[in-house]
Amino acid sequence: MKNITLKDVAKAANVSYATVSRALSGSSQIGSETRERIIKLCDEMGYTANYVARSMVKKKTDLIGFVVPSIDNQFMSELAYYAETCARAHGYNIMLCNSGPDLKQEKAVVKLLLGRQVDGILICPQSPKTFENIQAYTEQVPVVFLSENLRDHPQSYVAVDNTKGTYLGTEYLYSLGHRDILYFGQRRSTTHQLRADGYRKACQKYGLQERFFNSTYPQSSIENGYQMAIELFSQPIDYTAILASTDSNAIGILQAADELGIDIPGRLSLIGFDNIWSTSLPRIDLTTVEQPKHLMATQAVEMLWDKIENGTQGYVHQILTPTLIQRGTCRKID
Amino acid sequence: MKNITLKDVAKAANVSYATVSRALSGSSQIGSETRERIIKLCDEMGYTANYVARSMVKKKTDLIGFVVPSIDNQFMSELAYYAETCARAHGYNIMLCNSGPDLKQEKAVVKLLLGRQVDGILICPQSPKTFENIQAYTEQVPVVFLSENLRDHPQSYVAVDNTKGTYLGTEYLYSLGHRDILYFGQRRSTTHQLRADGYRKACQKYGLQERFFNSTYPQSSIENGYQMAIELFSQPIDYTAILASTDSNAIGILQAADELGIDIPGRLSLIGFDNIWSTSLPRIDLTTVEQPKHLMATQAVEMLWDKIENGTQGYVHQILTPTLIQRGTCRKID
DNA sequence: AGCACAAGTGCAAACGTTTGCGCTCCGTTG
DNA sequence: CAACGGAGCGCAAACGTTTGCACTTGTGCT
Repeated sequence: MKNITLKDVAKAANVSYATVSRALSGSSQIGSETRERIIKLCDEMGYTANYVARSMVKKKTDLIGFVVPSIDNQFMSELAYYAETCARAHGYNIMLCNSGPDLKQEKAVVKLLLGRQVDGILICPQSPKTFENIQAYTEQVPVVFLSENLRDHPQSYVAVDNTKGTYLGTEYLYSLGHRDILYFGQRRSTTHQLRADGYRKACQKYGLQERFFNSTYPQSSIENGYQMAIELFSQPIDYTAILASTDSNAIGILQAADELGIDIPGRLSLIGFDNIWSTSLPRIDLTTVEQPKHLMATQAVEMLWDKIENGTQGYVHQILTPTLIQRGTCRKID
Repeated sequence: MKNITLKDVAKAANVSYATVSRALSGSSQIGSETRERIIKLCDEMGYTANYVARSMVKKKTDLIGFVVPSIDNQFMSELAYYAETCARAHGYNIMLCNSGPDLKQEKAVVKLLLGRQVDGILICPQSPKTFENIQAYTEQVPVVFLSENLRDHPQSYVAVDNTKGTYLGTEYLYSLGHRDILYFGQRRSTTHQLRADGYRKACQKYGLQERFFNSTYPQSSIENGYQMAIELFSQPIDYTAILASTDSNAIGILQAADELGIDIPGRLSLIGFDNIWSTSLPRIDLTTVEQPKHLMATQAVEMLWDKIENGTQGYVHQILTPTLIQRGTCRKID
């Protein structure tokens, strides 16, 4: 039952345990026959190195903390999948923490991760305030932020080019013949401001009138989108397309439209943003702007990896290009 | 930059570092003024205990491994959310590992977790073979399996009562007046066998004719469900309802039916199983049987917790009760 | 006054590794 | 033959805690 340690193997092999350690770590100062003998023996005895002890002396845990508001969110669980896979390929393991809805807990889990001696932290901010919330810790360990553009903050992050995304969406609608496009979004967060910017830019470029409908809810969700859409549709519909700031909002709009008998895409075209998995479902089939989640996650861990392994100082803002995913909620107008 | 340790605090407080350790751990053998002085000092100096060192001497990491085929699966990410939250409430952290599609990797990550000295492992089996795949390790550390009924195996698990679930579904359809109900499922896995059993039982109880349509794909997915449904619908539809073995299958069926102009629920009623989040989406709105994911996850970590903390031997099979979620894909027949 | 006892604190070992340094061979060279 | 160098291995310190044990006080009792 007792775990076998280096010492046990060493005794069996009749060498010092330093030798065993070196043999396993591939040190060049060990004779090749000794090495093979030892490796074989380790195998037979079923020895597996104790990571805790190693971390102790190496002052490195090969652990990276992954902090998300909640892992059951589709967007984040996709990121988590790619991040974990990529991290493991680099020899790192992921410690998962849900930061929940409030800043207190977010701070608490980051502190906890520090106590765990993680080598780095990957974090999806729960709000624009996240940065200052955990700022005190970002000096103690490399941190990379995911999916939030903290433009003016001297911290590393990887995010999609939000402005470009909505620009693409608007442009696409324009190319289909739409001239009256409504932007449906949140007001508060940085991300949403950037997205609104893209819409604005495209409007200017193509000479369209800017039309905003802002949700009063701080967070976007299907439910919130639905509520706001009901309100929106109580007024005359004098536009032919809606550009929603998120897929959740878009799906909420879809629901409201169905309920009120407003045909999408017959009467109204609709575009979302994020390309969460649900958008590809039959019946939903939402045209949207894709955040390259695979790339985001892998770039983020590579970035973190670089900081950890090479002690790279400074920060980098990695902005990735979004792409338009054409599905069934947009229609050509003539 | 250098981390402050117990020693630093001890020096500042002018006591031995054993005293500091005891003061923080709440040992009763420390004078109350000394304790308060030390705690205050720790706060000021920003000391956080090094978990790695602690784990080393305590031979306990307060870490539990969470192994899933892939975390971006909706069902598993929900489980992960609840499990992490519950575990953290008990003072444990979660190490996340994707086991991918093949048994080799599953085995590899479990071994890796052992090297990390986790106190226990929570695992969603990727196939019925998982049990024997990692059997060698289940003696070295407490393991609890999630969502797979390994009936005859002497291992702890928590799962939903699959048989009861499909029974409920069939019964519900019967109560709506359906007399010709088709079961649409996979053949291979234990889970699916149990689900088929529930359907069979209900048919016997209510005197219905058993009608099976088995997918040739080993895994259920929307795509597979769709393919099989297309095949199914190429033959005459002489039934009024379909009981699908999973939500994924059901959504695939939905897609195929839409494409072929078969009205659901007008022409055909449809029930899924699992109640993954997507089923609640507008337009999908799938009637289904719910697996109590919150309960499953918390029960599983409590079970693991008990094994770890109290060294409880033996195994327990925890079977939870499913409930029917009535939504829009079923219709009353007269 | 002497003693026992309890409360509070310090000493040092232990946890399982990694790694700098030093030692022992053995073969090669001058 | 002496000196030298390198290959291969062992010794022991170090990482930052926890904890059993011993030690020092102060207090109350006989």
